[in-house]
Amino acid sequence: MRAAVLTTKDKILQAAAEIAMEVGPVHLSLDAVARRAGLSKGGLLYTFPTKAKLLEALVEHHVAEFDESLRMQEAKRNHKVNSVVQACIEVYRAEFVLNEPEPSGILAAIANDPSFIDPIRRYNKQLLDRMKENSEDPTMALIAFLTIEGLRSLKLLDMDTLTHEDQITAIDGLRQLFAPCDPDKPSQPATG
Amino acid sequence: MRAAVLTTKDKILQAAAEIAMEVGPVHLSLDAVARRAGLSKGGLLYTFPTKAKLLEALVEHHVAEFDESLRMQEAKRNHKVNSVVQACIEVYRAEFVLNEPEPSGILAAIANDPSFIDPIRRYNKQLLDRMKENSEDPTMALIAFLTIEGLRSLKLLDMDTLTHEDQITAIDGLRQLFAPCDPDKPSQPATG
DNA sequence: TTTACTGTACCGTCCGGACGGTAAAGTCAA
DNA sequence: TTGACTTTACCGTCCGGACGGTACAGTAAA
Repeated sequence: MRAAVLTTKDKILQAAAEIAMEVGPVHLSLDAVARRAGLSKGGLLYTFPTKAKLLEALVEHHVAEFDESLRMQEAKRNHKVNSVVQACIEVYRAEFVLNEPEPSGILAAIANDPSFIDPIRRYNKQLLDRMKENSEDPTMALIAFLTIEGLRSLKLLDMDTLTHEDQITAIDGLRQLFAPCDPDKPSQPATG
Repeated sequence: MRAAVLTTKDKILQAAAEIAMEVGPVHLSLDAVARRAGLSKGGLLYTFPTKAKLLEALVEHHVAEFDESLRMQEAKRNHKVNSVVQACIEVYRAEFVLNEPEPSGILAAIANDPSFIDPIRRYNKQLLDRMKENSEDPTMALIAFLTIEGLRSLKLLDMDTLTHEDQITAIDGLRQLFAPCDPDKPSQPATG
């Protein structure tokens, strides 16, 4: 059952996310999802008995993927100071560099029912707490969290506000602010 | 109160935004909007001939309000270095302090049709350009922009990730990073 | 008389979901 | 090895309800 290829569930999730981004979460219909995922509506309903279950899975999938990436990055950094912030930056960077085709999906969930965002709410709260605990400067940890949140939201809403270069600049800027051995106060970072 | 009497348009826009936030953009129906705005569906359709026009107005309203606040803040700062970033910070701070009841609305628009976000896309691009031009350090301008975007997105998605204190900390942190460092210029008083 | 609605009735379409199949794969006793 | 049965993974159809939008007659104020 655990095939190396894309499972039916994954195909459905991906199809749903794509359609939601293309036509807007409001027009995300089970018919369309089934069609794009390459099965019938009956088959779709077999896999996800209700639309709500599908959307729930979309959110869970999103959180789980992020968490996995984050933990991998954190493992490289053995709980050193700022390691959580650094890991977050690298996760975003990796997503960005690989140009991972991971369209919203969660927007569709929220659009259908705002309470679907609760797992993300909980996850982010924990994440932020860990960042603050693990950081030398809680204020800067907060700003790092928000900066990444900003980047993620632009992606979520499919905004091309930042050019490719801008994104690299932002990520590298963050990286430098939270570089492994930087005891200096980064209030006036003179780059170059 | 800018006007004791809220115009019908404003009432409708507000009602739509509220409903969208409560039950999710997918379940934003004209019937419900009319009911909450205190008029009939016929009356609603008289004011906004289609749902699309309503959603468009929602986005326009949002951008226009932000732009007005931003220009007011900028006017206080006469094009000095970092004044655009500072103005943005203050606009967000004012919204936050006043606890302005301005629920998403734009999320509903995007959920119905992703292209409704285009005006915001354009606006934000211009804003970022102005920030960069006006800043000493374009990288830090970028980070400031993203931080504010992060704050705004958390509000947009109705996420309570940051406590009230966290938000104050973040805003003050930003303020400090972009404080007028010119000794000739007196710093802004904290309370208004 | 115009503006700005109210209120009712209705239409066509779309969509979620229920339901009844069904074909293939696996299980297992004889 | 075979036949009987179960499970898995779907297919295709149908229905009730919601929703956007139309049409139109009425009304109260300016």
